[in-house]
Amino acid sequence: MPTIYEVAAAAGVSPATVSRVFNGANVSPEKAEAVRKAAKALAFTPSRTARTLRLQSSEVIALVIPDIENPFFTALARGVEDVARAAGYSVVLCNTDEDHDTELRYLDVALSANMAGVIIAAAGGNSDLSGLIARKCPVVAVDRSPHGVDVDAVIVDNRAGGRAATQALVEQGFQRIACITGPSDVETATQRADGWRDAVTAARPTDDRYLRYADFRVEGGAAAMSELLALPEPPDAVFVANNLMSVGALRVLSEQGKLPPATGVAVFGDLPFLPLVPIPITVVHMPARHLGTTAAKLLLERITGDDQPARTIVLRNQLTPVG
Amino acid sequence: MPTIYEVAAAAGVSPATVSRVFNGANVSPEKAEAVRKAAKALAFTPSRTARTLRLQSSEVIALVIPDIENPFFTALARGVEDVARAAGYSVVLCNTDEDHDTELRYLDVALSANMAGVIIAAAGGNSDLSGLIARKCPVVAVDRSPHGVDVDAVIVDNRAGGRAATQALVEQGFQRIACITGPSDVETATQRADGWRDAVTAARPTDDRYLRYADFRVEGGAAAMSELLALPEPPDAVFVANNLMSVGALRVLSEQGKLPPATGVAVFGDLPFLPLVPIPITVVHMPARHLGTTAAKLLLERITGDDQPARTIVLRNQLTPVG
DNA sequence: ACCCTGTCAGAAATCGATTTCACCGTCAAG
DNA sequence: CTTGACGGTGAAATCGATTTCTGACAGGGT
Repeated sequence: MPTIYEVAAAAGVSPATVSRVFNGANVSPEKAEAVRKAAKALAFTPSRTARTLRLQSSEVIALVIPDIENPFFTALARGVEDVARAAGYSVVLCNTDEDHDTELRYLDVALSANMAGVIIAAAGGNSDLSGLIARKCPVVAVDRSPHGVDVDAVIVDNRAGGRAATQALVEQGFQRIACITGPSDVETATQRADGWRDAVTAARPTDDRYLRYADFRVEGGAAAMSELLALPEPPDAVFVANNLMSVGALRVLSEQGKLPPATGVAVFGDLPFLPLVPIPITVVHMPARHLGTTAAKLLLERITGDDQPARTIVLRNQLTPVG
Repeated sequence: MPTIYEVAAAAGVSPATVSRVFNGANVSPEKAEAVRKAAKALAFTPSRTARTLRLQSSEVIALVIPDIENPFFTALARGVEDVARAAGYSVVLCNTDEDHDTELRYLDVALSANMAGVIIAAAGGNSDLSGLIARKCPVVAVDRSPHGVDVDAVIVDNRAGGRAATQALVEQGFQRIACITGPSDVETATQRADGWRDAVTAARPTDDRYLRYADFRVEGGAAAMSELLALPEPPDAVFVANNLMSVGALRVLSEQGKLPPATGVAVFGDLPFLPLVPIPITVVHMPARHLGTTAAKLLLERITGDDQPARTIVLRNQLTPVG
């Protein structure tokens, strides 16, 4: 790798002048030309490492997500990337696998690599953002707003979404509506369950036998669905609180020959394959990409020095009724 | 951010000693203890930026993929990540969106950020890896092996897979078997089409009206399927060369009431939702995660100084017949 | 003729960690 | 008692780009 010194020598100027050429400072046209020629001849690329060390910050933002294989998070990542790239930033994706230690390690990396900022969909409920905050590293929470920390957040109205989805099942005439939600220490999970409870209690007293906490994953959804169907008085409908669990739940329903419309199903989150298969399911659409773009914009504002108090932005999610 | 100098001052030693404590060199127990205490008190984390500059290499590997929203590539990414993390490396995911300029930019970043190596699923056919190679940056190609460059590669036998899938359709008794493949400048696309041609010509002369080059994306698959169905003598079966295009193709078939078994469908790549919906499709399973782990292992070998001639590893992909 | 302003460019300090080099003891072998 | 080896330590050089400081020179106003 050629350095700025070699370019300077080749062009007959000082390293300072080379740096100025690349950063748009005042340099005479002849020297600028000489530098550019020398740089091209040597295939010179300035070292980002050295630049980052000197400037104490880089044009890289970290996106920390719990599951890279969940289409919701990849769509979100696309949103972040689109905005970030347009602003000249690179995005590095960090997959925590819902594990707090891994998450902490990545946050540490973000700090020690002088990254410009962090967008985080926290693993579990109580992520430790104190390190970032103590060092004034810009942070935006997305999808899940971490417990008790005062940072910008971009979320959806989980309770309203859960309520709307469940309400749709009520209106379709189902009597015993179950709920499969995520881990009880994840806010999005409990809030969606709260929405379910809202809609159900309006009709009849809530029965917590019909509420299952699973893990936001395919297998968890399948297991919960099996349990529910094994109840003495099994539910005739189910509200599933995320996309992956609904895949598991539908698989179990399919195995038992109880796919919709035999059973009512409402899902929080998108199922990309739904247009393919004519299963009547109520879907609460998640604006995944929009969550990403919004979070990225917020973060860029913080990076460029905005320091008003933390904001929380709540995006709407749209209900697509059975179809 | 506290530095090694502040820790040294707090512990009453020199910065060199602090460094030695963190890197396992010989230091007397008392001083080591003092350093550790000071470091903890200051919440010191060594700057990776400075470390990377000094060592001229970092424990980060770049994974460059064309489409982060394709489950195949995210599964591959998981594989890479698992191996890399176990070896103490972080993985940064770079999404090129099938765009050569974006790809080139990321490769440049990898170099100038002193990354340890690159795993690349090249966008299009002729990616420019010359910069990496000239600078001896370890590279492994995965899924797609770039045209004419001599680097390690981990691929599947695309032609054999395409042949097997098409053969299955032949055996199911279909007469006019079409093929929807990817861009003609992507090797995986042409090889899978070659496999299709192998199997079809064995039965009857190949008819290139039944061959469509699309874009490896959902909408491309849908458009190609529509065209095929509009032919005077439409095909009665189709081999689709990747997962996303098959979603588009199936959507069109569904709209026209021609879903399997009315039409024969064989797909190269996995469809996660298939267990859910009882559509009889022949699937050529892609060992996505395994591709990732294998590529990562190869790269790690190169990083640790292995410089035997470039190898190409061909993984098997398994056929799951209609079911 | 004098001063002031402004442009251009080089020397050198800086960012924070690693590592070579040099030095001091201490202990064992000769 | 000398010599050598070795463990422990600090001073200082190093990685490559940025930026401050400083000086040289040109042009405009009085």
